[in-house]
Amino acid sequence: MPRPRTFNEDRAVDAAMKAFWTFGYEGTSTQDLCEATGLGRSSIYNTFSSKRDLFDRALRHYMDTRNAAQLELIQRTDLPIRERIRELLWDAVEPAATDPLGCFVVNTLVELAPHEPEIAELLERDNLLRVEALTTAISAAQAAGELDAGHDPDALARYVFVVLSGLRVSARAGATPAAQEAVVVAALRTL
Amino acid sequence: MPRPRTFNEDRAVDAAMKAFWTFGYEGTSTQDLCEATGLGRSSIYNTFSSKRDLFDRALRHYMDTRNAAQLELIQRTDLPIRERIRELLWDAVEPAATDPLGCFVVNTLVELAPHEPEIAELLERDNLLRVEALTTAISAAQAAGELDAGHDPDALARYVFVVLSGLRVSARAGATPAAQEAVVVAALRTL
DNA sequence: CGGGTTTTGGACTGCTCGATCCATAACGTG
DNA sequence: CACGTTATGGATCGAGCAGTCCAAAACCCG
Repeated sequence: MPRPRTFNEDRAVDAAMKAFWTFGYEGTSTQDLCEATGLGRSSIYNTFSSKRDLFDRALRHYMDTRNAAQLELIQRTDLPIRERIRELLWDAVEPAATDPLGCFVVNTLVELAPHEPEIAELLERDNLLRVEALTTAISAAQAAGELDAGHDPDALARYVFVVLSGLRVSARAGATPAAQEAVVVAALRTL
Repeated sequence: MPRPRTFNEDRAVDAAMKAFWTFGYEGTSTQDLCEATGLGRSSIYNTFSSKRDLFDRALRHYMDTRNAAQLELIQRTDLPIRERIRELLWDAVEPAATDPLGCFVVNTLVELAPHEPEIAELLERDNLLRVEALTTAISAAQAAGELDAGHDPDALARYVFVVLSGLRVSARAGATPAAQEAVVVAALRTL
């Protein structure tokens, strides 16, 4: 019997995510969020309890989609390990045209992680998930003779994600795809 | 005959730099700047025309010290090229104890570069300076047989700075020195 | 030691922030 | 079709923002 919502909550979170991704947490006002989502203030505060809560939802939405896709890619045993890592790094070379520059997680790490332990922990846990998966994948590849077994798989996995973070900082600074690709090629040579 | 200043302008800029470095541009209020520098509002606005102007001074101060030191290190022909690059990456492993986490330039790149062309250009020019110096140094090392000559020196130089950016994102997220070191070791293997 | 100049502290301004409130609109159900 | 319930839009709130202003203090020089 109540009046139903006229908007899709998931779409609103997605729109808010792109606003936060583009302008950062402090750089996005509630007014910006209204415009990005197309909602009125009341609808936003009725659905999400605060700007911070909406930010958390947006961040989790990012992790649930992008980072989850990375995890799947890492575990695709049908592809050679080098190819999986190349594809992992590749979306810093050719990012989706509809996405803001860079990486929402990297931005948030830089802006909020040092001052907000909860955020730092959330991102750390999420990062560890992918690092461990890649460590496992690298170990398996070493055992299979696909990679040189002389190096610590965990260090290699962390190295790959450090390079990815660096590429995403460069992307934020407007690096060209050609420059990014050259870096990916150099980075892959380590493996 | 006028009343002289009771504070040191350079010290004020340095204190402001650490505040901006720690909390970002949007995250640092003028009140924060007063507390960080120990100055009153009037002194700040009398000396620097605006928050933004003080930020620019702080950013240039960072570049004039840290980045200039990097440039010198890159050009130290008395050291083997690998050693120079190792030291370059090393201050993401053992940063100065009095410095905030991460890197002021990386933070600013992430927060402001996409929306402020002036900042983006300033940082791009500064970055290019060091990339070109490293490219030259790598070229020379290849000619001297110190490095494998089969790879593009410019791509290698960009690769090194991408790794450095990535390490500084990790530092911001609280990575341990041990983890950072392992990544540096892996990264150096590419050369 | 007094006059001219600048610095300094603190009150103050207008504005925007995140968040709340309320009257009205819109819906499903009985 | 009317009632109960929730969604919506817009006015509104106090707080904090960047920046200004002014009276008083501090200094150097003659």
